Amino acid sequence: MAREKIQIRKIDNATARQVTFSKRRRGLFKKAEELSILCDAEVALIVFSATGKLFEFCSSSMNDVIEKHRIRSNEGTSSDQPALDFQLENSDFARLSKQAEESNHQLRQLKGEELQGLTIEELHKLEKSLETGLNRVLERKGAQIMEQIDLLRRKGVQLMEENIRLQQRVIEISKAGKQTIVDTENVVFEDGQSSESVTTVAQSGGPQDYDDSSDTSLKLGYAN
Amino acid sequence: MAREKIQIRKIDNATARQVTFSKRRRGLFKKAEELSILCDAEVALIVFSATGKLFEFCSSSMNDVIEKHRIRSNEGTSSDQPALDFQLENSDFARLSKQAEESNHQLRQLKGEELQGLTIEELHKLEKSLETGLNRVLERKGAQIMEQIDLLRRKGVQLMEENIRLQQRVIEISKAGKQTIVDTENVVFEDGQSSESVTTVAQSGGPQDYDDSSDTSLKLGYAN
DNA sequence: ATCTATTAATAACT
DNA sequence: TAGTTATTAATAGAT
Repeated sequence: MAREKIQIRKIDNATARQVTFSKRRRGLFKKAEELSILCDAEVALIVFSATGKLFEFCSSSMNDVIEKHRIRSNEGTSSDQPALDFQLENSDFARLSKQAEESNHQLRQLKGEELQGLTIEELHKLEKSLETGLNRVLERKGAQIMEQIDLLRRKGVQLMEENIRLQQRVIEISKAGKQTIVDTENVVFEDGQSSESVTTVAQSGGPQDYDDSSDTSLKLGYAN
Repeated sequence: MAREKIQIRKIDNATARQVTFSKRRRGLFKKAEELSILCDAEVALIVFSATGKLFEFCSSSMNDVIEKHRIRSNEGTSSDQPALDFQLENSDFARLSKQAEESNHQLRQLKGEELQGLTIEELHKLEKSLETGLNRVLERKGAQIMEQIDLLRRKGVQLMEENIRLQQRVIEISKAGKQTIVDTENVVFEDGQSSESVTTVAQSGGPQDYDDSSDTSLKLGYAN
């Protein structure tokens, strides 16, 4: 419902994510309230932002609804729940442990391990998931590479311009300085540069960030 | 959002109210889930219909969120909340938690999410890992498919053999039984089978496991 | 349940 | 953080 359709997955950009959180949260709370009024329903909504901030709405009393929910959940379960806090802490650990194990299992399956016992259908799903992931990674890598190439191009242009300036200067100096070779040489030595590196000398307001171009080319070495 | 704008107050007509409840409830739950995914938020939603039916959604664990909410509500009320810090510093829990988080991060990266900030080299490694996984999954799927095909072939052979036996028997019976049609018919009726299903009748020591061949063909439907 | 005319929500932009 | 706007999504009423 916007300028562009978006995929429902975690928004990468933190700022955009925060903005969307604010907007959609408001929308969600509004709809929760509307449902409770229009349809005479009891609605409780609790939201914790990624930063841990709490937002809540309840058409009646939050405690009431939670209590009602608890009773309903335990219906059919065992008798009582004496050490509530203890149980919760305990179950936290157990759940986390279980979840971690499940994650690792999934991870290994995505790496092509522990596939025994999977049906063709399950293997097919795994395949699709891997293809999707691979495509996204390739997309991202492509973008990164284009970015790096663009950076290199722009640096190349800068260097060429700088070269032209330097060449002109060399010409000027050779023309005007046939009689003042000694002075020119002094200047060069003051800069602590040998004549071989003349093309990369950052003389007069040139770019200051040549260094990371080597880094860039290193990264590009992995692209294929 | 409809043919006509409505006022947000209890819908008089009970039927219309029920219909709207169903529709809007679905919408609300969808939006709750979207918010949790898009913005990495923890969302818990509990709805009791006017008739007392419970509907709930939680992006993580309902008990978790309710407990977190309870703690937050009491915050500032009673004494302290060292339990949280203690829990977090508790070595086992912390380590497990960290490890789980890392696993989930890797998992999301393998699914092509959270790729921002990765260098080309890192993306390349991810790509290779995905390719390896994909190849292994494909290999395994291929093996499974061949296995299923082989199974189907063998069942086909069994069925054909059975068919031949049955045909021979039919011929025998028709030949020898021209004078005893009544007897033959009696036999057929004893089996409770109509003549149309004669080719699939499991008569005399034939295979007993025809049923799962349909399952097999279903699974094969996913192969491509 | 399914179909649309219409309203509401919202993604990108400012 | 708060508007604006072009689009998409939700949905009220009808079938």
